[in-house]
Amino acid sequence: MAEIKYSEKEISIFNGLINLMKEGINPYAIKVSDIAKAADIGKGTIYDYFDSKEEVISKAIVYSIGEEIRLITEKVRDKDKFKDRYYAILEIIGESHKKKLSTLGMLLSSGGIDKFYESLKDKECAISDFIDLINGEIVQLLNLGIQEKKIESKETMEYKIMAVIGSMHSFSYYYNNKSLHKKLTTEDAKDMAYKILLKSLS
Amino acid sequence: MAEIKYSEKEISIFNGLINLMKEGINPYAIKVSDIAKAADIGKGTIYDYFDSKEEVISKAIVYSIGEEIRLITEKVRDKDKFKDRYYAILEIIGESHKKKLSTLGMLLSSGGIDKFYESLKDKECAISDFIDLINGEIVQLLNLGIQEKKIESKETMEYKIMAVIGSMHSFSYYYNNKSLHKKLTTEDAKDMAYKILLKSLS
Amino acid sequence: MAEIKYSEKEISIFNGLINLMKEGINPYAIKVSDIAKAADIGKGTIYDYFDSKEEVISKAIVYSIGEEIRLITEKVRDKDKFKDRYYAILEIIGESHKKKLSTLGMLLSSGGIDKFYESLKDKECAISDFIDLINGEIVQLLNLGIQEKKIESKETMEYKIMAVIGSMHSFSYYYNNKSLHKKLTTEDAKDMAYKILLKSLS
Amino acid sequence: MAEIKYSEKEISIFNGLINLMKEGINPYAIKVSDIAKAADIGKGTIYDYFDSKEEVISKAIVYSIGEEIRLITEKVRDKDKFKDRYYAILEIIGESHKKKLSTLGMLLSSGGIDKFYESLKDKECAISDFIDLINGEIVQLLNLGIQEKKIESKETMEYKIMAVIGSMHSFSYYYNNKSLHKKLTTEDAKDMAYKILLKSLS
DNA sequence: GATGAATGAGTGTTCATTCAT
DNA sequence: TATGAATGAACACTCATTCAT
Repeated sequence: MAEIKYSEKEISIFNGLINLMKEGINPYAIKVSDIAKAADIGKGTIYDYFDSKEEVISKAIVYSIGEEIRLITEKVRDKDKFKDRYYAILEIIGESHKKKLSTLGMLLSSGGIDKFYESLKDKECAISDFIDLINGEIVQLLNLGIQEKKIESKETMEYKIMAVIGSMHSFSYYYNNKSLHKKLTTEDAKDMAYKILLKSLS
Repeated sequence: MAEIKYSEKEISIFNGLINLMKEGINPYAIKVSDIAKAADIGKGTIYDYFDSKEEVISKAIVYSIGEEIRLITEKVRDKDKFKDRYYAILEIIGESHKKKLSTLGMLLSSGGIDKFYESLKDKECAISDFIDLINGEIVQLLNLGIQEKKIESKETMEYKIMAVIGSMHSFSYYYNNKSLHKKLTTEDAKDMAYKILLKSLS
Repeated sequence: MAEIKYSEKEISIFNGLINLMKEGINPYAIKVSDIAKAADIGKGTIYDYFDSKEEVISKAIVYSIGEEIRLITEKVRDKDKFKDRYYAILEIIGESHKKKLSTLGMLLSSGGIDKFYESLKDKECAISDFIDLINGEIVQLLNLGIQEKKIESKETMEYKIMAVIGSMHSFSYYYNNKSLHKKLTTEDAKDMAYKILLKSLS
Repeated sequence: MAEIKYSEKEISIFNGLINLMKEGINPYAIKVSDIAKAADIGKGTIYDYFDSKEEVISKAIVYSIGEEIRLITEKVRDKDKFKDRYYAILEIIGESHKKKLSTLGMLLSSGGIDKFYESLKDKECAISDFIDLINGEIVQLLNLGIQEKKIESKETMEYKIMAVIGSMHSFSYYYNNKSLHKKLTTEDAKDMAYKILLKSLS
């Protein structure tokens, strides 16, 4: 994955913007002056580092996904038990639902991020790299499970990845429609997703 | 579900706009003049039927989801075998990926439509109705499966719904990342999703 | 000469702008809002008729030159005596010095209009047409003089045109530096220019 | 004429800017950063020597005219024959047409420089001085001609100056519309201007 | 003294909305 | 009822000017 290096100033612009997006503001509704205010700099300074508003937003999203994935990877690698690691992932999915900008959610989502950010100027170089990273993490998770004999290895890798993604989504769906499932705790939902995973990989 | 009745003119405005969105144009980038052109009417006429651009877009999306669900329900009810009906749903998911505006995909997606369309003025009255409709269809599907003894009924309804949603998403994920899975045909992916479903409900 | 037809609204925009320029405001310093105010219309309306500020200014200048030449031609053709017609031209030159935007002066000037309005988008189609019109008028003036035996016809046409232009400029120079020639009246200056013309064509 | 002394740095800023203007760039379109780049210094340095962009441009133009006149005077004083000196002046007029910024041309032109550079902050002290210098040179030229008996001295000085200016403009007009007079060489045009001068002063 | 990163007032341009026809 | 010409508020972007280094 081509590592893009950004200057400190660029990163502080990104972070301001990402915070705005996490507040749930539609990226297309954000004004340049908002971005400047969020980064606590002058409007003109933005244009010393980027060519257009579009470019700031595109690059900020790509940067944000990269950071989020870095964070997830870090948090998850701590866990060396299959179940712990899976639950850690569900934990992160749950947390990212609380934020408005869930890049992980978007990547996993049925539409994919590209449906909504087709205008991303640099997506060509970035999005599929991210997918690869996510897939790599899933493969490692599966290997743990196989070592621990929690799951079978007989199915193809495609099947196994699909099963993981599916189970994660089932949790996500619960989380997203919490109001419809008031009897269910988050822990219940995690257990159910885990059960789905184990059974589909048994 | 409160049925909202629209005039013929309103519907033709919706259809023009929906076509634009299916072409993948970001709804926030669509101009009133585009909507008018797509509906082949004057710009002013739109304001005879709606109060603002926001309102047209909001209502068009809600209308579009309703139509799509109506279509799905129709197509799916034909099938009275569990497997056929499930495959029919996957078929529809696949088709809706080809269009740029997949309302079904959005409803199913981890983010949920409300993440992206929070500004929807009328969502309060509509989105949760749609979720109920989808859940109702899933329950019917599950009942078919139980009758045919393809799946067990011992788990809770929540678990079963989550399993269905999860398996559908695993297919969706394959479809969305087709380029990464060139060896897999769409039929393979359907078979795998079905296997995941059966095993998680065994 | 390719006649370009403008709508009434376009002409009223031109006239507002030309008035501004006649007040001596540097065209490049004029703001779109000034143009709109001068034409007594909204700022946005300008963009219904032109693509950019640059375009409005360019086209207004070309239009203005055309109008001024039309006016001159009209005024001068009344006079059917050589001397009267020449004095009428000097009269117009004098008047155009009072206005700040003398397109005639610019065309005649040593730099030519193109030095200052190189950015004129349509100059290719217009400026040389204007030069031709001016030359045509000069030829007619010369023919009158020859018929009346006021001037000789022995020299080449180039020489004769140069002599006319030169004498006109000598008047113009006087007019432009009036403050240095306080003893001289405008009539004196006209007489002197006429004398220069007659002698150089004798 | 009050001689204004400029520091070396100021002069190097002027020269950079004058080069830009000679390339035909509209002075009003030149940016401070362009001026800095042309002078190969930092943007801030300009403000150590001048108070505003306007001031740099104004003073550069005045400086440039002064330099140009100094140059002309120098070149012309070599020639001690009437005809040679007149032809030398035409030569300089021709050369200055090749450059885009002809300050001489502007001074001579019907509009006068003040039409275009009314904003010149220091014009009050400079332009009329330049006119005086030019007039002085013309008077010297005329004296040469009278001494050599090439021209008569009976007319008033105003008449004689007007005749010289006129003849110079007739050459300038040829030069400016060269494309219309393809049969004419520059030498022909000079000869014609000289003939006009002699006849109008005979 | 010299610099150029940072600023924000200012301006060109867009486009949702209105309203006379 | 339907229209689209007209509007002006709003916003992206520029660039003269400043000032910390």
